[in-house]
Amino acid sequence: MSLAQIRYFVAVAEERNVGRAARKLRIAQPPISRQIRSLEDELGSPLFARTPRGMDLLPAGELFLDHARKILAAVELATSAVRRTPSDPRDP
Amino acid sequence: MSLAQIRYFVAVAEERNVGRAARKLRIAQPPISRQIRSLEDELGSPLFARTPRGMDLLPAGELFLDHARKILAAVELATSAVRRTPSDPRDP
DNA sequence: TGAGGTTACGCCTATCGTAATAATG
DNA sequence: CATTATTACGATAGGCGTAACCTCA
Repeated sequence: MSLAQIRYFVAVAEERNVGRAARKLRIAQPPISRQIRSLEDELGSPLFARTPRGMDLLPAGELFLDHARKILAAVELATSAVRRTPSDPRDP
Repeated sequence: MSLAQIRYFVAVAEERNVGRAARKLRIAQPPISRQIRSLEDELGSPLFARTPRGMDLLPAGELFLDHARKILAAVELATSAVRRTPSDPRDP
């Protein structure tokens, strides 16, 4: 599992559509489609139901979405916390 | 920032030594050394003081260690939560 | 047949490991 | 001089984009 996969997943879950998620993230659709499938494989259960209209979150997906947002928030927090605490006061 | 970088960082912080962290993670030292530096570059401040005996956590490193553990715990939790909730009851 | 997701395929970057190099008490 | 971290460098794997393909109402 990678942070990119988690970000792609959240985008698709929010847009309920791979194409819109791709435009939002400014990358092409196939990478997102592949990474979502890879994530599902790793987790051992599908997160979305594929429909002709887009992607519908399954219960497992709803559950993972909650955790995914927490992971990304923790990463943001870690980053900003360290950026606010330089080792050398002259550095920034 | 990647989850691998965070795992490498935690291992070095715990071992206070790149070589021991490498053996623990079963990879070579250089990848760890490089990823730690890359992480420090991205965060904009050093996390360790390099000594001839190993690596000493700086204050920024102590701070980041706390966050890093939370991120990894959140990833573990997300994984196990989904693994316990198969979409298909027959799946396991 | 149209909207959307997926597969195939080639390129390019990132990461690894081995070996050589530097730094320091 | 022994221990530890780093740099150089070649090989490999993983990720992206374009283009072609599939699926379903």
